[in-house]
Amino acid sequence: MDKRRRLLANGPPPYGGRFERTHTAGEILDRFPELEGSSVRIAGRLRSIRRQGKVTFADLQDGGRRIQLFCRVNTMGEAAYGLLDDLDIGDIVGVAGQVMRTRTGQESVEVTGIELLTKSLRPLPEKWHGLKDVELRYRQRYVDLIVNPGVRDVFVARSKAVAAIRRFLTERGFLEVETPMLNPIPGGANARPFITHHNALDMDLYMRIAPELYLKRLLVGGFDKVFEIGKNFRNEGISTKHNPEYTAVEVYEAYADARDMMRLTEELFAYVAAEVTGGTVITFQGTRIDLTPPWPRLSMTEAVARYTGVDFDAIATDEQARAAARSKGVEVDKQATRGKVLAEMFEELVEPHLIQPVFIVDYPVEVSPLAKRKDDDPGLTDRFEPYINGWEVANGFSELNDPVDQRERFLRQLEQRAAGDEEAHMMDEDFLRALEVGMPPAGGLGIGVDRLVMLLTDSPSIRDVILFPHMRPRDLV
RNA sequence: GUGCCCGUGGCGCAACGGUAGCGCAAGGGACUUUUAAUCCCUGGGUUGUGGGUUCGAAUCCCACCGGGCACACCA
Repeated sequence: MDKRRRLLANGPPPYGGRFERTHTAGEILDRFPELEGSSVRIAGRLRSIRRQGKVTFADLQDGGRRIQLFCRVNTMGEAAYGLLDDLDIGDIVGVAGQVMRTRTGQESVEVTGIELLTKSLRPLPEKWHGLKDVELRYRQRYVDLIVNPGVRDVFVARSKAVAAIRRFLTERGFLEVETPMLNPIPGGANARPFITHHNALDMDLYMRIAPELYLKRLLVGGFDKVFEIGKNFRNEGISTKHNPEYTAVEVYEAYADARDMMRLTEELFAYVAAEVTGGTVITFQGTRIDLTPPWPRLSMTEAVARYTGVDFDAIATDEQARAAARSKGVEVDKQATRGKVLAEMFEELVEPHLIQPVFIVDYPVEVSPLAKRKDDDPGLTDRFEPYINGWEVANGFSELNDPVDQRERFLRQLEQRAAGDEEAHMMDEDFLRALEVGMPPAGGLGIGVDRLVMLLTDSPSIRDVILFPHMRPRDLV
């Protein structure tokens, strides 16, 4: 702060304006042989300063790259060289100089002029251990991004992944749309919503938990291939795999079904992986995962049989199903139906084994209120979820377009709601009206973008791929 | 929500019942090819908050606040 006062007293304000750059640090480093000897103007943040009397070295960080500055009183003159005394690590400067190598061969810029563009009033964290405190890394992501190498790369990769998803779908003729995040009725998922209030209308609104029901209305309206990338909000616990607001992409295609959506899913994952990592085989926390299509398809019943030895084809009643669950140590509700028990046993006993990509198909109708029933088995739906690394990374199905069946499903959900299930769906009469107008048969798909990015960037926590993860507010010191 | 662990100068760490210390960063000085530059000197902490035990607490106990991990919840 004293320095700030001195700078304000003695010269131009330490918060400059436009600075004409000719190159970035990365460009100079990448094209060094070609640029050696030429004049450049660069800008960035000082990360270290090594003063040696009449010669000073400094490292300038720009766009995640670092280049050395070499300052000599002979080249700069006494007056300009003297300005270096007021510079601190963390300051943002603009530099003019010549690209050169030092005696030791270090790529550098020999400074002829330097200009303080922004004074840093707070010291940066320790220079070779960086910022380790996870809480501070998330709360002060701006500092984390400056001092911890690799953090920046994760978010560059995230941007590439989202761009790749958008390109993949757009090139296949899907139309990107935006639907409301403030919903009078939250739908499209089993989840507890955030509630907010609209003052002018004096009504409560819900933050959306999924865009599904709006996107299906667009199918009714004649948009055959649509997608939306955006945030969903779920009022639930926080964990290494859950953030209250997270990013999903949802895709709908008229006249397609679950099989088409599975092909789309595996191709999309492979495409995005290749765009971000350069290949379709990735390593997550030491485990090799091969995303190359096609991925195997496995029915939930087969999966449970394979990993638990319990054959649901031989189980006819809810009571038998509950007994089977108990025999494997899985607690289920006393009212749980056969389908619910199957899904519970799957989640508890099978999911952790599904490391390599696999599509689990044929979900019980009880846990899939928006999916079309299978023709040959009305107790099951034509639904799939791909699993990778034990995580559910997407969800899709042949969409239920029978308004009468859909109304029945909503009524079942309302019963569950009345029984205390706060995550059960609400009735959405306007959505039913849309189905009554007529929705073409369609396949739908939702992908958790954060989890996809975690896989592609080898990040063990969802908070590593979200710039500003949710934290309890805390008083600043 | 439950369990376990963590909280010491701006940052990274030590001291684990007996005077709170080290490194980086900061301030002053020397130094014309350093890159964890080096050398000399200086300042900075009522140890997350509040209570308790004790002659004495950063250290032991309780509560609260914040965080991490696991579980629960959850597509």
